[in-house]
Amino acid sequence: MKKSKILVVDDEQRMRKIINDFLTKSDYNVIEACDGEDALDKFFKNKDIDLIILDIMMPKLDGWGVCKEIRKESKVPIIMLTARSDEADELQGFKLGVDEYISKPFSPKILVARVEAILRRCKGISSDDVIECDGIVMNRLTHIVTIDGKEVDFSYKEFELLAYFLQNQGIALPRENILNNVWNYDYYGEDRTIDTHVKKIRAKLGNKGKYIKTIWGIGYKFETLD
Amino acid sequence: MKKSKILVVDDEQRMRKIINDFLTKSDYNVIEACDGEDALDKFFKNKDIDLIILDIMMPKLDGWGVCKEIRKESKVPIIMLTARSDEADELQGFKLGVDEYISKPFSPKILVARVEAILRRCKGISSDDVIECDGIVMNRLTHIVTIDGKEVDFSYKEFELLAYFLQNQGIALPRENILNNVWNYDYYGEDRTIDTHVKKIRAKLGNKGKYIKTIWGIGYKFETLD
DNA sequence: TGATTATTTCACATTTTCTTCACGATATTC
DNA sequence: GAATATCGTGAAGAAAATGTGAAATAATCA
Repeated sequence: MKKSKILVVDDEQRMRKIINDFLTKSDYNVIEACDGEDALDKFFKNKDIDLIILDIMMPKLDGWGVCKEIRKESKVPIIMLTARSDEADELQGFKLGVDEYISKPFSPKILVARVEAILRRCKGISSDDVIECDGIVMNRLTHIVTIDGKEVDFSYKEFELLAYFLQNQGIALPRENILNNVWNYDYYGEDRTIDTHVKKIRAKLGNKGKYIKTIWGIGYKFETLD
Repeated sequence: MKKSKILVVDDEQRMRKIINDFLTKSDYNVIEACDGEDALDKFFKNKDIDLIILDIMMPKLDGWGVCKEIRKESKVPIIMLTARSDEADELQGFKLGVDEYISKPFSPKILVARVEAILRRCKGISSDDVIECDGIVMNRLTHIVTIDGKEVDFSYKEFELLAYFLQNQGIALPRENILNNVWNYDYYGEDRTIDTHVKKIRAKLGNKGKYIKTIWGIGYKFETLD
């Protein structure tokens, strides 16, 4: 699952570092900008930014200005940082499309929680989190697998292996390739262990088990066609 | 705490009444719409609707159409009602931003449970000071937890951990995720300490302790269903 | 400070999952 | 069609993860 990319804009270097640290620890990809112009520059150069955390008070171009510019071209969620709660002209903010306010000082826990909530809300259940194929639905968030609407238990390895198959449909996957991608890099066991897992997955898939095809001398391939 | 407003859209009057009754009984504010166009009309006239329950099969404009229109302007959570489980094209649904499916016939308890879960999830850590789920009531202000009306002592960590579970119902939470969100950022201890807390919380929850499910190889998940 | 409580760590029991192995079945090669 | 290599399968035990109770450490409060 791809990490979400977050642009953090604040003129105080210390504040940027604090936010960066917490978001990085929560497994986000962080880009920093030190003022409004820098922010616009970085935002439009990195077309895949998922969320912006924006300080209001900044030299050159303030948070409102940045927000207005970005909203001309993008619906990316924006969190505004305000020094005092009364600084936030919330009405103006919501008209500009601000998604959330957080007032300084804030607890890192709340910041990360809001970020997560917004990303989840915006993506719905992001397409990265749900893999679907012919009635097999795998949800990474809930870790639930349903087959034709019926919930089926999958162990951790089984889940990961099936997900790998579904993400590489139609591609013949050599055993070594599978080991490298589904198992830890420091795994040095037999590759026949894959076969055992395949057997279990096939059984759990029922009549869809035949989608996992054996490629003789190579490995396996997931394909719904015949 | 303000009542949440829910828009119920179904062309069958009988079905609307059933849902309305249960939600009203659970202290929600319900608005009904009898078809897709009516739904859009009511939604945009009542700007403060918190959740939509939407039947797929409807005359004029079906559930998908309503969903698509609403998503152009709003991120309000949407629950889809499907006549049969296979009617739900879940992938299409998730792309359109459907938050949940419930297939008819459904039990009222499940409907209400899903509604509660979604509303809570969407609000993330909102300003709400009271978290509630199936008789478990947590009050952030007073730091009091009651289970089926009976007060139970929770230590600080236990409180925070349980709150985190309740705010992320249905989501498989890896231990690392839990540590990052419930413990301080500078905590570098064992993740097994989570297990000890889970044990204590489960004990205090009594027969509701089973809601905290173990996801082998990953972590825990709070879920009232099953 | 000393006592009390909360949190973390540890050791061991328990449970679940993963891996290996042996043997039969099946495909490929010559 | 026989020889050979590869795969399917079920069982066993090895390994890993979790449950549990108690002890050690840390934090809090009178």
